[in-house]
Amino acid sequence: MYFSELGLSNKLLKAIQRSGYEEATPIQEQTIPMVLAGKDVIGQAQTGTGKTAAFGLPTIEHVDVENPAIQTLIISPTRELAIQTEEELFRLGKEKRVKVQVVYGGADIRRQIRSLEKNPQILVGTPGRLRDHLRRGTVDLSGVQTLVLDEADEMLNMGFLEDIEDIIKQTPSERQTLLFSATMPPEIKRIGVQFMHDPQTVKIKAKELTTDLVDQYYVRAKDYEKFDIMTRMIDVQDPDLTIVFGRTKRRVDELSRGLIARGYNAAGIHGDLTQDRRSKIMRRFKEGHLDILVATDVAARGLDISGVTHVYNYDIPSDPDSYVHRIGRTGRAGHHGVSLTFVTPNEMNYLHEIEKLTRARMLPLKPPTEEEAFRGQVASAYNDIDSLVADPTTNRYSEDAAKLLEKYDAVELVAALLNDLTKDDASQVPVKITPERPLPSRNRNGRGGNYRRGGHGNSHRNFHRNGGDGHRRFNGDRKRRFSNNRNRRRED
DNA sequence: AAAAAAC
Repeated sequence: MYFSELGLSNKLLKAIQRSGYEEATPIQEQTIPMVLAGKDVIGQAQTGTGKTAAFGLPTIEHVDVENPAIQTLIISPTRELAIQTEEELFRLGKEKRVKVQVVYGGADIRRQIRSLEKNPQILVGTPGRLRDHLRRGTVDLSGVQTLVLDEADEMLNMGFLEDIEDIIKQTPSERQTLLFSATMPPEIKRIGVQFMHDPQTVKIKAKELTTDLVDQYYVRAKDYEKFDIMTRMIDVQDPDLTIVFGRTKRRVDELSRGLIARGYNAAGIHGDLTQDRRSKIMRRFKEGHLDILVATDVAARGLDISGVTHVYNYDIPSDPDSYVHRIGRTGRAGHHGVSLTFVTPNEMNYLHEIEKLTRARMLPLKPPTEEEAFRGQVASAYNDIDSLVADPTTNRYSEDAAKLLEKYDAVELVAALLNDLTKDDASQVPVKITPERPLPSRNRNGRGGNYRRGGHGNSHRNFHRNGGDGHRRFNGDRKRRFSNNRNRRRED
C-alpha cells in the first residue's frame, strides 16, 4: 500500500517522499489509520519494521503547530534510540514545521532546559532524564495528547516500570496512548489494561520475527578460540559494515582493542563510556568512517544504521529476544544481511531455544583455515586497490612512484604494499580475551534467565509485594525468582 | 548473568 492511501496530509506525504519511502510497511499500513482515528494501539513489532514512522506520521499529523505545548511524548529505553527517533521525527515533521526535541541523561541539562524553552511540540526522552525535568518543572506534560511507549518490553527489563508510571501520571488521562513492544509479557499487557482505553492490537506474526533477508549462521567453538576465528571470518566474509556484540562491557573493550591491534577499523560502545564518546562513535559508524562497531546490548535494539551487512554475536545472547533484536540490525530496508553467532559446546541449548523462538535454522559454519583467511584478505586488498587506483589524486605521486620503481623490483614493491594493506593475523598479533563466566544452564523448559512468570496466583502475589514498599522493581524481583531456580544448585 | 538508565 502507498502512503498516499493512508489519509495523510500533503505536507507529510512530501516529507515521506523526500525521505525516499514509497510503500508503507505492514505495521505502518495497519497502525497509521488507527492512530489517525484517535485509537489507542498496542503494536507488537520490532524495529526495522518501520515502527517510528508508524507512530510518528499520524502523531505529527495531530500536532497543532500554533499550540506551544508538548503534544506528543515518546519514551525510549536507550539514549541512542531516543536520539535516532528524534532525528527521524524531525525529518518527517520538517515540512509542517513541527518542533521536536530530545532529552536524555549524560548530557548538559542546562542546554536541554534552554531548548525546552523554545516550546517543542514533540518530546522524545529516556525515563531518568524525563523524570529529572519533571521534578525541576522544566517539562510540562499537561498538554500531552499522545503518549508513545517505545520498546516497552525493554524498558520493563531495565526496571523502568516505576519511572514510566510516574511519568504517565503527569499526562492528561484522556490522552491517546500507543505502546510498542517486541514481546508481550504479562506486565506489558497489564500496562495496556491499566493505562490504555480499549487498545487495538497490531501484531506482526512470529514467523516474521527474523526476516528472510538475514542468513543466519553459527560457529561452534571454544571460548578461547573465538577471537581468532572471528577475525578469520571477517577476512573471509569481507563485510562492509559490521556490528560485533559482546556480552559484557569488559568484553567489548577487549574485543575492540584486539581488533584495532590486528589492523581493523573498529571501536567499542557501552554504557560506561561518556555520552559524548558514545554519540561520537555512533556518528562515525553511521557516516561509514568506522568498519566495525563493537557493542553491548545497548546497541541491540532499535538502532537503524543503513549498510550494516554483518552482525557477529561474539557471545550468544542468553535471551532469545535479544538475539532477534541484535540480528535485526542487518537485513534492513530490503538489503541482504548475514549474522554469525559463536556458540561454545555447553551453550548449544541456548542456540536451540533461539531457533525455537525464531522458527528459523542457523546453519553451521566451519572455522576458516589460516590460508582461507589469507586469501580473503588478499581478495579484499584487490578491491581496495581498484578504488585506490581510481582515485584521481594519485597523479601527484607519479614522479615518486617512478623513482621507487627504479630502486626496487616492481613485484617486491607491490608485495610490500600489499602486506601493509592487509591485516595482521593471530601469528603476528596474538590477542587474548578474558574468559567470561559461563551462562547459567537452562532448565528443561528452556527457561533460563527470562522474565516470564508463572501462573495467575504468582503474579497476584507479586502485585502485593510490589505495592508493599513501592520500591521493588520487576527486575529485582526477577533475580530473586531466578535464585529459586533449581538449576542454581549446580553452582553450589 | 549482564546490560541499560538521573545527578
